Amino acid sequence: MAPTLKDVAAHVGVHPSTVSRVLRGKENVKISEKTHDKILKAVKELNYIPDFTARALRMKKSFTIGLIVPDILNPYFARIARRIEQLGFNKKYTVIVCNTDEDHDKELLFLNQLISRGVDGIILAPVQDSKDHIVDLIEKKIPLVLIDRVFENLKVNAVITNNADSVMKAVSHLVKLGHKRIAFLRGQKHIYTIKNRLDGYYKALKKFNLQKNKNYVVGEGFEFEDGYEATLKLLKLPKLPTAIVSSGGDLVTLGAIKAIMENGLSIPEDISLIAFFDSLYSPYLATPLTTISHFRKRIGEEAFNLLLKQIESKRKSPIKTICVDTKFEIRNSTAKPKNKK
Amino acid sequence: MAPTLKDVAAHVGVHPSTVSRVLRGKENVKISEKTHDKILKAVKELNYIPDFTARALRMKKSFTIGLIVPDILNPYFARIARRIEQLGFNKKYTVIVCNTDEDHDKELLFLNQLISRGVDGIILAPVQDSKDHIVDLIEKKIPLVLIDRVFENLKVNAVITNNADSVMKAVSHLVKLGHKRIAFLRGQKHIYTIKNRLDGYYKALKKFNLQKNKNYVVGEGFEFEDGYEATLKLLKLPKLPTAIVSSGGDLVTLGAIKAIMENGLSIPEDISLIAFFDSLYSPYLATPLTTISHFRKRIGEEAFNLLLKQIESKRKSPIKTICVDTKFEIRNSTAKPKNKK
DNA sequence: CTGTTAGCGCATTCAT
DNA sequence: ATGAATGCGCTAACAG
Repeated sequence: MAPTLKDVAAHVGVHPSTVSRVLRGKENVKISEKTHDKILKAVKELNYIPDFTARALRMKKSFTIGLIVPDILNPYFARIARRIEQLGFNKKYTVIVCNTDEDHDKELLFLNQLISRGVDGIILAPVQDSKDHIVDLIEKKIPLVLIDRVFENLKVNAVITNNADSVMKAVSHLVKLGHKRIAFLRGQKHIYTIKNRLDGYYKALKKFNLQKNKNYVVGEGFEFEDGYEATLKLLKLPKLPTAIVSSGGDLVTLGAIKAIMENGLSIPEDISLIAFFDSLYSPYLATPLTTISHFRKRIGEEAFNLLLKQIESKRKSPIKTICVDTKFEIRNSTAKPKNKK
Repeated sequence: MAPTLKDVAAHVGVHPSTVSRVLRGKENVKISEKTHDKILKAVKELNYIPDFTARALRMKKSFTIGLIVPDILNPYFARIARRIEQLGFNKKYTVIVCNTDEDHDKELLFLNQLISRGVDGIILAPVQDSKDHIVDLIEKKIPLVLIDRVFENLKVNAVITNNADSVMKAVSHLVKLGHKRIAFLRGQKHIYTIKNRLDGYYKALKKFNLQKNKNYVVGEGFEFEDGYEATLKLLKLPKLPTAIVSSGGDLVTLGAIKAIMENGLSIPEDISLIAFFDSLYSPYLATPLTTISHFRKRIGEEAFNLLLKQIESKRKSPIKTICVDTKFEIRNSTAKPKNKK
């Protein structure tokens, strides 16, 4: 059996609470250097490791935070998660990462699991099928920060992105190149980010006086296959778009590229492509991608700090929504449209 | 405050232990249907969530496993981790993922942290600076599975890859194409996988009667920059290699590609490239890569099952090393060498 | 400066 | 079929 405080105490001939005090250091209590040293020596000898579980039970504080994201394989969330773990590590917090696969039931399960484990706070990129459980969470006063996605009419700490503006910038770039038929490759419809990106798209169409075409808005998910299928649909249209804005992230975009290549079309000669894309690979793709990307480390930092402030402040700190800009990088996947009649 | 067993019991007018029994179900104890139903109803009403921390303390079982990898941003480990989490979820285990950044001290810290948290088992891709702490772990009888990297003369459960053979296959492919000057882009020297890959490289040279050239073996790490710098070195050589085998994984390989492109060379016209590469992007790169890739899900599964068997078997199960093959996929980054004198 | 006591929430043994 | 009692390992309030 692993040695306990009691074992250490017995070994030194002192009371367990004394050992506890020495080990925790703090407390405005002086302890004779002699026993102090003896205890530390015994700890080394017995190779004592404190039991976090017992400590968490007693203190009602687990030094654990939960991070719930759709999928850690997505480079966007991966980088954010990594940063949060890093910062957590520095502050002695362990992070438990949960993947929902955009499944609302899983989100619920994970949430309960995390609460059951007594996490000190939760960072959540919610599946947005409903928000009741989030309201519950707030009522339970569990420190919470949403990332990427928020709900209207729900006051909660959050770190988000200026999605609409980002798309405006992208479309604007395409329009300047001369594009008029610009398609929008969507991710899952009801997700906050996607809604906002679509809004940005519509606003841009309006601003530049372009015709709205229902068939130019496609896509229903965040997976490779979703991007592939949706783009195929686009490519079967009688009037092909001359440009695509891919808003579903890395995987969707790769799917789109596959579909385009398989149809014997080239980027950007036949079709321009701008994508929300976060992996490092964009410069090395067949056609280096013009991208909208996130400052993912920054997002992770803001989220973690926001959460930590809530956890550590006795009274509730004011609710904040932090918006992190995107980065627009022009590479080779965008060009003037072909001059065909 | 969150309701406890006691609260539920009081609400029903019954003893806490009875509630506990009902909630856990098992036990060869019958409970009258009436109280049973009353209790379940109260649980719903009070929205009782059991306290895992308390349970873990009492049962000395946390339903948690630790996964320590160098870096979850590496697609190789990301996919493995994801699979382990998935399987864990099915079996009610929570997974705590830790990233060492190939830092031995961090590995030690994480290991202690996990033990302190009372994990039921650990899956570890060790930084291989020493193995003492691993021996400790085994002595503590904490269920353990190594992945990717093992130590000589250390009996421990592990899931590894046939690294040497994979490289043999790769070099063999290059030789058949006519290459004679084949360089080896290494990752960190002292890592098991890398050693084995290098062995495979040397064996292949011998087999095909090619000259060993010390300058053709470069590279010291697993990061993008490592690959970039090392490849630059290669490209400064008076006699350029006509092919490179990149054994350091995705990032290193991207770094190599960048270096090659920046030097105005083309793949595969000027230089062929085979890489250990696990991300989905390989077909869409500027030159679709000929790759050696892993069955990552499979590796995750084997590791998890091996660990679970240890955790759940009362007596220690026999120690096993499982070797998972790699997949060799020929794409466009390998071709005949240029016919220059 | 250190010992005593109590209890976090739960599972479990022993009663009844 | 259920209640009572005990303690997992630790921290914290109170003594002295």
